[in-house]
Amino acid sequence: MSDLNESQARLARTLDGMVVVDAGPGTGKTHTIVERYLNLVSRPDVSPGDVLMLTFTNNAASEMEERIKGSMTDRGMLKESKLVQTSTFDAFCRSILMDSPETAGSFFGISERLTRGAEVVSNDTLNETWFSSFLDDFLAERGEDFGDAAIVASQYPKDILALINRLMSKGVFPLKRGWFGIDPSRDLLGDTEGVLEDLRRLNEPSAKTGVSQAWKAIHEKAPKEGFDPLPQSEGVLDETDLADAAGEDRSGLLDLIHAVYHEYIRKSIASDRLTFGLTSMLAFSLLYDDGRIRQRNSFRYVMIDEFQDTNAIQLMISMMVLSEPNLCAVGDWKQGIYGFRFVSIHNIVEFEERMVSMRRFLNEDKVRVPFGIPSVSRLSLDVNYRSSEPIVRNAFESLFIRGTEKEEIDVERLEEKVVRLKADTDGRIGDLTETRFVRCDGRDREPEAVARCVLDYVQSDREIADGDVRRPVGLGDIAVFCRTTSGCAKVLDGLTSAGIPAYLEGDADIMSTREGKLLLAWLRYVNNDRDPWGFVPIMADMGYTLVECRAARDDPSAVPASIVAARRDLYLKRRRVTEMLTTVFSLYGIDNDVSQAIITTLSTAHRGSLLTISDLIGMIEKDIASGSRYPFEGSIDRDAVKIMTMHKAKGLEFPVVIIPYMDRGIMPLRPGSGGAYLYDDRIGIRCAYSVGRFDGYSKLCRSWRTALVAASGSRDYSEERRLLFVAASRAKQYQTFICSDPSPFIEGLSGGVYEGPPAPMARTFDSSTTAAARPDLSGYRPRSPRFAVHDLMDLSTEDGMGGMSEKNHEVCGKGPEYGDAVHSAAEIIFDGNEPPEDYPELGMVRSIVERAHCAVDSRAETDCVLPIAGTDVVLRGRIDLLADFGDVVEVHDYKTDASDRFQAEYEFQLSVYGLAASLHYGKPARCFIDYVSLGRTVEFDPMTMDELRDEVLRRMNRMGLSKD
DNA sequence: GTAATGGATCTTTTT
DNA sequence: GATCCATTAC
Repeated sequence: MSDLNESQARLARTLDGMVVVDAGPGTGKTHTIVERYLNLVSRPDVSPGDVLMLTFTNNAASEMEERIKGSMTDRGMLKESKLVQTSTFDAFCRSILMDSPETAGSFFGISERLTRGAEVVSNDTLNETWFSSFLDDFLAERGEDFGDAAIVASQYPKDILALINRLMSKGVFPLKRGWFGIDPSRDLLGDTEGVLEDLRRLNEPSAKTGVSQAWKAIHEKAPKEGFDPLPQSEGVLDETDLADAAGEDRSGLLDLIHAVYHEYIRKSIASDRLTFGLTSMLAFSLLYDDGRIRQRNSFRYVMIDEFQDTNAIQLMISMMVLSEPNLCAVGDWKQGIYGFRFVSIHNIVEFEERMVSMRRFLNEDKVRVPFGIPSVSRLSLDVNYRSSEPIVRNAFESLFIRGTEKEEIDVERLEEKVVRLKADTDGRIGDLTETRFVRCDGRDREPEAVARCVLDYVQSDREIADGDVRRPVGLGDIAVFCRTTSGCAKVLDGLTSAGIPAYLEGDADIMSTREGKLLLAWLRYVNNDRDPWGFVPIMADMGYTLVECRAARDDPSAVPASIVAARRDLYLKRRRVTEMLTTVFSLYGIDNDVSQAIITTLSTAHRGSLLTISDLIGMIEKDIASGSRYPFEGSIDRDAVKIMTMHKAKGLEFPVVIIPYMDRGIMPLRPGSGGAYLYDDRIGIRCAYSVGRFDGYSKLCRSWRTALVAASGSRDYSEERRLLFVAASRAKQYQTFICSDPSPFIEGLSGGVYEGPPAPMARTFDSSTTAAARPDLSGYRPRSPRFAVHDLMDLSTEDGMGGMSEKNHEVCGKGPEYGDAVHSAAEIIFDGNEPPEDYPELGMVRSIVERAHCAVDSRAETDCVLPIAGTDVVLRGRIDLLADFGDVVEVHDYKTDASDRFQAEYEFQLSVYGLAASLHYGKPARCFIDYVSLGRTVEFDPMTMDELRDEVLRRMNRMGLSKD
């Protein structure tokens, strides 16, 4: 084909041998690969059956397949096009495994057999649950063999599973005896010599104080759990202690991991239960073990797309299915952003070395890779057709930016690796390009700044070069990328409340929504019609009063008939899960992105593992508790702003890109704590905890050895730079970076020069694009407006500061944070524990709590709801302390105010609590305002319901909350 | 100038 | 619970 540029043509022509291609963003990679494929199968001796194309995503695989088949059909190769083989790595592994499942365990010395009916469970929550109960069983039976390691492991099942998954993708497997892998002892133990050197460096005493960082790391920064017994020395650590830490005997830990890992594989095979990790591990072992399987899955040519995202196993699988040394690996190390999944860009940057060592490893005892590694051709695509020249230049800048002030970057070495791109948009873009740096005041205002930028783009006279046509910017041209998913959610919020149509692409915490919680309640109710955690939330959501809910709780026959009838209908559908779930939502007329995502997620999980309703309940509960995120499909082709994480943005392009939250701690992101088990190439597997033995007792502690080793490493920001590179290379024409607290990244790009956010503008968008028409929720609509008591309180001060605009924080003498701290300390005291910090107020709190504990029943931090009689208003609030003394119930609220100037407001607040408590317990209430900072308690008579109603209505009017 | 201290802030996710 | 950075201390 003649429409290829020089570098593309070179790739399309280079058909034989080992080829690694550096394909930067926007260089026409897919197009070129398709051409290369066509050239390959046009050879008389090559059929599509000889060529395997591997990709990562289903989308990429099907796109590739369509384009190849389309081109072949155009060239009259219709018949051959049926033989085209494009596949994802996962699907390919699954096909190998399902070809001979019954022998999958033999490599591991496992006699149980996998069957063709085995299912891949992809839901993380389910996998963690399954693993936890497996681990419990395992430790109950064999835990004693492993001593302390088992004690720690029992506390951190999730972390063990994560470790096993990492070992799998590294290609480190447990054989019946010993480990399998390219260099298992190095992979498991790390570079102990190197670690020791790092420790010695860390142990250099400071010139002034004579104290070393190593000594401080364990003597000064004692964690909450405390360290196991520390070595005693002053200022610096002894050499023997360093050696002790670096070369710690980890055989017990490794024995345990080995046994758990091996038994996990056995149990999974026996249960016909697979995960993505198990699938690729078992496929590898089949290919490794059985020449006939290699024979059946043999290709003369293999092409791999997105090669920077491959792991060791995937590369070795590719080598074993090759019958000739014809591997074409296309990728871009600059876009390798999946390090946290234990994918390393080493496959692409050290391709030759890896091929040679892997071949040697695979051929150790017999020939599995039937060819030598010829010299490798390194090609690169060098023209970017996507973006304007300034945007390309800016993107490459990001590879050289420091992550912190002090980080040193080896520019020369980096420069050697980087293939610079020429930008060529054929004059279409011309000067229709611009990169802006916006700084606003406060992180909370960044979503607003995004909204203003969007409006600015849409209403300015900037134009989009759409082919040869120029047109104004539309909402659908704009994408927003955030480093974190929580950032995405905030931006969505900000755009939506500014009236700008926007949707989120990517994962969301769908189970924590109203939809998820309603479904949970219904499932509980269907599962057990006497479960108050089922029907009570359902009733509460429908607006039934606390009194009605309580009546039903005490006597389930008081559940309203319409709800009982709905349950009966659902119960009949309990074996058809998808239908049942759909029916629940249809009760509310809910049919939106969230409900769809929930149905898809639960139906898939149900199909994969035959869950009962109570399993589903448990799963939703866990998901809510842990904030699990699931894929969530917004309607893709709406004319709306797209919001996604930077990771999700890879491979996409947009005319206009906005990147907010370029703030310190976020971009680049600060690392968090690593879990109970640390694992990387340098330090190997290490456990952050150990059982410390002291005089006469032992307890679970942080391990000083592991803490020390971890402290000796240095943070590498390369992957964050690559992520910035990915984000910054998506824009075709316009790009805006936004920050409030500029990070070194945006400082490096902008040179420290910022403009303010664009001026606010108004514009309304056609509402048909914002949301579907609201369905009628008749009968199930929440029937009352609900307010927090605080919404109706006025705690503004005389001088006009702090008031309504500040969202009604209780203004207290020592600030709202102090008040919060005292409240949480009070709750801890109530539970019979010691708060971490003491406050002068706590003495008074203690005596109040002590008295409350003498009551028949007492509660702290209790939510309450009060329907206001004669209106449809429901007030809610939280009672600090509630004590039932039999004939009377007491309501307390702690105030850290420096004066009693808000007495009237508090009397209103406590009246609500008092009436709610009085209704709930069916007895009179006494109300106490405990001014704990002033050291006195004020009791007053709560208002009657009639007085309160008038007061509420008056306040609602004043604050413009009356209904309309 | 440098060194100790305190405060703020916190994950990404193809199959 | 780790990490960086600004502030304070000298």
